[in-house]
Amino acid sequence: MITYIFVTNRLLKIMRRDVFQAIADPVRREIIELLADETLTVNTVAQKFDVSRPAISKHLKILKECGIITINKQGRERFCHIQPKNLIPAFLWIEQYRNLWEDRLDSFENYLTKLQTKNKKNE
Amino acid sequence: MITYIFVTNRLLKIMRRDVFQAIADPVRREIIELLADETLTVNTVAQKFDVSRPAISKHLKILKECGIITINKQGRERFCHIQPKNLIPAFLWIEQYRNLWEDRLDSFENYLTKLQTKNKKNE
DNA sequence: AAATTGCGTAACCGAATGATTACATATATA
DNA sequence: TATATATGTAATCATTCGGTTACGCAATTT
Repeated sequence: MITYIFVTNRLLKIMRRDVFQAIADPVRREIIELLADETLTVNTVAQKFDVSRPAISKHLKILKECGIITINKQGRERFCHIQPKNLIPAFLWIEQYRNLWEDRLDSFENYLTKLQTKNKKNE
Repeated sequence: MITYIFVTNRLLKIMRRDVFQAIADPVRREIIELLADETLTVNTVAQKFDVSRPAISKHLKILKECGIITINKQGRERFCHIQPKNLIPAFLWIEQYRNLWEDRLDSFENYLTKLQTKNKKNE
């Protein structure tokens, strides 16, 4: 959803939906997965799900609004293209904790190794 | 996400929260950021936000339910620890598109390089 | 020209979400 | 023991979400 506000005589466009919200829904994640492989029309996407076409239309609108896909008109069909670079912000946010979980896994492995060494000594 | 399961002839509604939902909310993301740096009590977390303590309590409960934090009782205080490895599924999901966006960025760079070369030839 | 197709959107609905206030309970302190 | 503190939770509320059906419109087919 896009909102417009006035700030000191200027019309500002506010993106209330972000990529985190976009990928929160499992249907939208599946749509992203589909479009990562190939460009599809709105109907083709809709046919791959149990929900109605308007429901898919809404999901596509949300994905479009936060830049994850673009929709190109061609005749009466709309082709949905993925714009993978707009997943980068979400990726970077999670990635900042990568060292954290890798450290913890390391220390867990160390713990296991020590445990095994200890057990061997006791044999 | 809602799941239904049958347990002894009874249809049970299961609210399975996943990590994507957990990080969809900006307050919860901020909480994660705080706890990545240090372990904090529930009250200490709440004091860093404008919303009420019960609201933070709920957010913490959600984070706990999907394994991103653990809460340890110590006296009358509860200490919240981050469990960063439970962010890995979300990380992996996004990361599978990494080559996709890197390819696109590459081809964009190539395009720019070619453009520059072309321009140089024309000089 | 008439019918079909592809798609967006409005109107509506039930459930989920995120917030609040009020209260309960366990622990620490005076 | 009485009070203060840390926290969880129930009740409630407005808003958002994800779905549906019904409809409209432009483009293609017949």
